[in-house]
Amino acid sequence: MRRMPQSSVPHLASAESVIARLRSFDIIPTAQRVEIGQLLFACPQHLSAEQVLERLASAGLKASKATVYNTLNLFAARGLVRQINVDPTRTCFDSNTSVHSHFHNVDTGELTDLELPALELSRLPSLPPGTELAGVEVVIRVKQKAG
Amino acid sequence: MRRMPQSSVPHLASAESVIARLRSFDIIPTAQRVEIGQLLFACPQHLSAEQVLERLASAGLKASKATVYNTLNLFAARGLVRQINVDPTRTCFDSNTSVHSHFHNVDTGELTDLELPALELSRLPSLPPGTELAGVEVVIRVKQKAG
DNA sequence: CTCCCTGCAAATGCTTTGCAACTAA
DNA sequence: TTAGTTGCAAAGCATTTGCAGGGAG
Repeated sequence: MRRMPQSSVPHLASAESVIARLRSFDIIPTAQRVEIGQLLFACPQHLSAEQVLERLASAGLKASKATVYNTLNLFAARGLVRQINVDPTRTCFDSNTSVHSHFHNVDTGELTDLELPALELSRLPSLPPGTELAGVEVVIRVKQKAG
Repeated sequence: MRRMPQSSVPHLASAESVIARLRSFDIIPTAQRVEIGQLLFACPQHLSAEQVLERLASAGLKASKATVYNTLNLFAARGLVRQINVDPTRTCFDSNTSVHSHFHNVDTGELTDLELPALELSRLPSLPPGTELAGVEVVIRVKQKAG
């Protein structure tokens, strides 16, 4: 008999795949980094540091708050995740690093992906002199329809 | 002999124009709100609360930190300014509420306007069911060209 | 009088930092 | 050994909140 993955226990990416990915980004694969990576890279998602901490706990893993912050910042600096600034009260990290946009529901706070690379990359304007492209961020904010 | 405006004393929008604008947005024009409005609406700009406080001081005006925050949040809620979340450590308020994008220089933190409404509004994808558009935010991040 | 605003100070909450203990090569 | 990491607790900081005092009608 087959079972669906239990929602209370987030499924994890394999340790081997995460270790390989960390190595390819020149990051020493410590136990905590691998665990956090297994969580993040299980599927495309946006998580705050607090959420990472919670999910580690429900997966039976553990890392200190400081290490979670250090790790997320390291991953972001190295390009394994993308930092998202939508909610001024907390930073989110997006494990989907492909060029894409987001729907941000300002009523619920929900953030969902919108794969639409064409929108951003076509018609890219000329950049200020002396600069080069570092990234494009598009956030389409929506609100609950009144009714 | 003519003089250029002194950069240490920011020029201000007229009190009358600000009062009229506040009234049209159903905001009671108190002394502090008018002063903050005179500062913000003098020209299109992006200011943090801290910067507003500083510039009020250099203009010889004054308002408490709490009032500056309250006022900026009120203006944003009523649509007189737009809130910008680019730097997770501080919220900025954009006195240019027209549909436009920004260049964000990740090296210097500089934020400059890019009037390019067509990029955002053409080809707008269909929104999640039950939601309506609240705003579109496009940030094109650049970095100092290496070399 | 009444409503609303102001401003000080305290509280809040996310994030960073200092530093000692630890771990792997 | 040695460089690099972890984790606790404390510090840092932008922002919000509680509340007393104050002003406009």
